[in-house]
Order: sequence, then structure tokens, then C-alpha cells
Amino acid sequence: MEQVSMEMKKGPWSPDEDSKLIHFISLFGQGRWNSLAHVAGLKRSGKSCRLRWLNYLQPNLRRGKITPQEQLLILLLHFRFGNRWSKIAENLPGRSDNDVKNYWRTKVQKHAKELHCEINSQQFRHFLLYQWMPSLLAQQIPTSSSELIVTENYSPNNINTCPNINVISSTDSFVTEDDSNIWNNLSSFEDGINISHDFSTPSDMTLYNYSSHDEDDQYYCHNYWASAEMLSLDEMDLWL
DNA sequence: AACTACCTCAACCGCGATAGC
DNA sequence: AGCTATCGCGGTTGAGGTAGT
Repeated sequence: MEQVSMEMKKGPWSPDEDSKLIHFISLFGQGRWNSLAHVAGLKRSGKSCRLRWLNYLQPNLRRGKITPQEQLLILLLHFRFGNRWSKIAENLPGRSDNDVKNYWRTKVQKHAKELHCEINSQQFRHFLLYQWMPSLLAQQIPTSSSELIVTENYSPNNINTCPNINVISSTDSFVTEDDSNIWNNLSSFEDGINISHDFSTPSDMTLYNYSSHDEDDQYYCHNYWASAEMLSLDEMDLWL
């Protein structure tokens, strides 16, 4: 049983508590959080110690705003995993499940509210797939043009299921180290989805192709062709 | 400068799963 | 097998910061 809550300190952690926790984790490692809190002389629950460590103190945590690449990945992975924040966070090095959850709540849910639609509705799903995600993608593409056009060329009726998809990330001219990491992380998808890089595409035109997956086990395929002047969107016309 | 609204994110809570006895 | 302790996850809250008026 957790220790009686009235004995426990709550609220923000002090620098002294942080350094105690860090010190004792360096001595004994993570886990056995209640014992750790006790031996460290912290008047905190084991739960509180664990949370403080995982979400704030552990090394290699990334600070600052969620990048467009990370946002895109969160949206993609949410199609795949739903509200399984820790699962999504596994694919975002340096981000905790709390970070992902906070992003979803403060940005995505807020946007759904502004659009007056349910977060899980087909309408909002289409907004994510055909407006938000292309715009995030566009932010990753170096462009000399100040004007970036996003066109929509799809029919909801053409959304097909697809059990086995190759996902081509981009040409080498656009692949940054971060991009590579993100798309490689996607290769951890199961169910036959894999990622590959296509370096044969002309350097002025990039094919972005990804799949998503909803709660009804439907796969959706999407292609983006992007150049410096234009980002066009087309629904992949395949059904296997 | 003061007030308000909004945003961010750290931290808490409840609950289910798991481990250990 | 059953009980208890602990862990981990997802949902939620609220303090503090910031932008707008």
C-alpha cells in the first residue's frame, strides 16, 4: 500500500528534492520507487518520484516545442495506436508520454473543438490527413518559394484498405538526419508496413508516401509529391 | 500598469495489470 | 488461489507564464 497521503508532500519539486532523487537513482537505479523515496528521505510517494524522474529529470529528455516532424509523427502514430501515449512516445526519442498527451490535448483536441467536430469523427480525420499533415510536411521541405500551394485531390470513396504498404520517405536531397530517424522509427510498425527511401525520384520532386491505420484495422495510403513550388496531394490508388 | 483570457506543462488521481508472498 | 504492494498508463487539474486589451 502507498504510504498515507497526508504524510506525503505534494506539488512542485524543489531543487533539493530533485538532486536527492537523482543521487539515489544513480546509486540504486530506477524501480522500487517507494523504497527509493524512503531511503532518499523524500516525503514523496513512489509514484511521484517515478513521474518526476520519467517526465523531468532523466537525461536525454528533449525540451522545447514539439517540432513539425514530431507533430507529424504523433498524428501518424495516433492513427495507429489511438490514445496509447506511452506507445507513441516510444517512437519519439526524448519525449515522454506526458509530452505527447499534452500536445494532443492542447493542440489537436483544441483544433477539433474550433472546427466544431468530434476528435474521432471522419470529418476531423480528413482534416488531419488532408490539411494538417500536408502543412506539417510542407514545413519540412526546404523551399526557395515563399508561396507553398497545397491542393487536395481525393475522394473519400477512394480511401482503400491496404494490408501491405511500402512507405517511401523522400529523396536524398531532402532527407535530413532527423527526417531519417522519424521515418525509420515508423518502420517499427507491425502488420507488414515498412519504410524505404527512394533515391530515384528527381531531385526537384519528392514523393512522400505514408500509411495510417485506424481503430477498425483499416489501412489508408497517402502520397505527397512535393517540390519547392508546390505540394500536391493524391490518394494512392491501390487496393490489395 | 492592471486586468483578463488563454496556453503550457508539471503533477496528481484512479484504475487495471503484474509481481511476489 | 488469494491477498497485498507496486508499477505503469491514461485522464485530468491547476499553477505559472504570456499575450492581448
